[in-house]
Amino acid sequence: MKDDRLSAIRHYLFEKTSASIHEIAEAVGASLPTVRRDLLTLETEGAVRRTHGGARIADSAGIEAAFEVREQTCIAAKRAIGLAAYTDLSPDMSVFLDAGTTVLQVARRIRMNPLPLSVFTNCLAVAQVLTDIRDVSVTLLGGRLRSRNASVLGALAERMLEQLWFDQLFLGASTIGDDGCTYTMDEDEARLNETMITRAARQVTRLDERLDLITDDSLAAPWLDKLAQAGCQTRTVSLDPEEAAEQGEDAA
Amino acid sequence: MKDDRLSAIRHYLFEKTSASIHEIAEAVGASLPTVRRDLLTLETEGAVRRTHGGARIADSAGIEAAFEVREQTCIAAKRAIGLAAYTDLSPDMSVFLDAGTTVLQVARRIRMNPLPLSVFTNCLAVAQVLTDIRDVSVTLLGGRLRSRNASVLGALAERMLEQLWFDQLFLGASTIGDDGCTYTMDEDEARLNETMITRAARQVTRLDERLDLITDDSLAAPWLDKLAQAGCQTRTVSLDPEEAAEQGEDAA
DNA sequence: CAGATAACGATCAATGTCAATCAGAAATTT
DNA sequence: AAATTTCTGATTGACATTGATCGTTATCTG
Repeated sequence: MKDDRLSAIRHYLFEKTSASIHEIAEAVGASLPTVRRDLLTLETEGAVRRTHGGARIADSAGIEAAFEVREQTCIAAKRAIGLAAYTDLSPDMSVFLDAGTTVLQVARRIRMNPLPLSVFTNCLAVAQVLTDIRDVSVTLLGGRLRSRNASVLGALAERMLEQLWFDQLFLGASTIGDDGCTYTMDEDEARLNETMITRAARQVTRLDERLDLITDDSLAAPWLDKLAQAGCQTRTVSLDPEEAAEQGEDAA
Repeated sequence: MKDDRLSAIRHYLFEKTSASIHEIAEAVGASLPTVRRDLLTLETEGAVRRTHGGARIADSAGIEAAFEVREQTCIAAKRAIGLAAYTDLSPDMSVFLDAGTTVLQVARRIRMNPLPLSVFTNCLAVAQVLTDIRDVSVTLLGGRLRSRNASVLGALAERMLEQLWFDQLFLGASTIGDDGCTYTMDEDEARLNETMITRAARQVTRLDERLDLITDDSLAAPWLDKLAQAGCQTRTVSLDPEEAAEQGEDAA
């Protein structure tokens, strides 16, 4: 399928930064002319920059590709977490969805089986997923745009958050650190998350058993204290064996 | 019977993200033409996005789809207006971009030829276009999400706007009424625009000669007064003959 | 500077997919 | 119970996509 191939080429180029036509053709299992055509379409989309004998990833497309890659890592675990979180929802609740690929799965689940909700979020991707759903009103936090995870941050966001109140907060594991424990939380994000917790009547943070990198993250310890102090109960979702198997090294 | 199959296809696509027609047909136990018909209905509902050989889940059906149809009407005029507005920009300005397809062209122009800017907007599409551009900081207004034009509205947005200040305001013609003069402004949007004007040091509203529907719109008169009172100068951009010709009946 | 090599673009045959029509089956209505 | 409506499945022609080939152009090297 063409769409899958385009996506594969983009992800491959994101990994390698640049590659030759032959390399791409072998990677995606297509012929050379097809790869050329695909690179043409990707170039018109602005995703890649074509060179003689190969192609490079476009600078502007890097963030987007990185987001897609992060979204696909541990996808089964994230979906399972999303389902578990979804079951906690009741009609006419007001919930806050944090920015992150794991929480995004909760949003997708809501889109799949809608129920009347008041949703607050600081993530543009979450807002997009939840647009145009009956009985789901979405309120987006304002603030400085952070392209890395399509979220808003900053003093404006915190001030706006202080005017809100919600029944339940879904603080994604990505906030603490997922996708290979390379994620370091910045100051603004930490403060915003702190404010979130103060505004939530009940906090739920789900920790997958395989995301044990919390112990690796120096920022995790104070957060765990904060969450425990706020009365957070950590739960574990179990993955089906084949789902866990097909993830393999993603745990990293 | 049919509803069950539609639901099954939706769930299957939700799990797999994308799948081929054959795959879906086998999964739900139906023939290929039936699957095609089902995908057609699901596409009109906005649940899936059909591709050649298969279909994908519609992640952000609302924003892009709602915009794309309107974005193509009077595209040449909007581009010309966007270029004219772009020339008014100077480095290190702080500007506000309103929600609308015309203003979106200004954002696209900025992305093509970036310059250091502080951009404020209440439009998710504008924010997306301007993400990850060097020296362009984007601040998004918060508030209740309005799916029609991917913007935020409401008291929260107004309150946030009152904390901001910008040199120049691009209040799109779409705010007053474009795309066939069927657009009626709602109360929240009117109040938000009013607040915008009070926060702008200089307001620029561009009116295309062909968008004469202002005289048809009862809401236009008070707005014109307001704009004139604020010192707005209305200008006209001239379209190249062929560009005007290729638009034809779009004027409506 | 010139030859050689590789890549690019275009064209063509082949495969697969899409859309529309038609016949049959199932469900609902009368 | 009969008839109408709706839905399903198959077929056909049109279209898109893919892969191979060829002529041209660009790049590399001696």
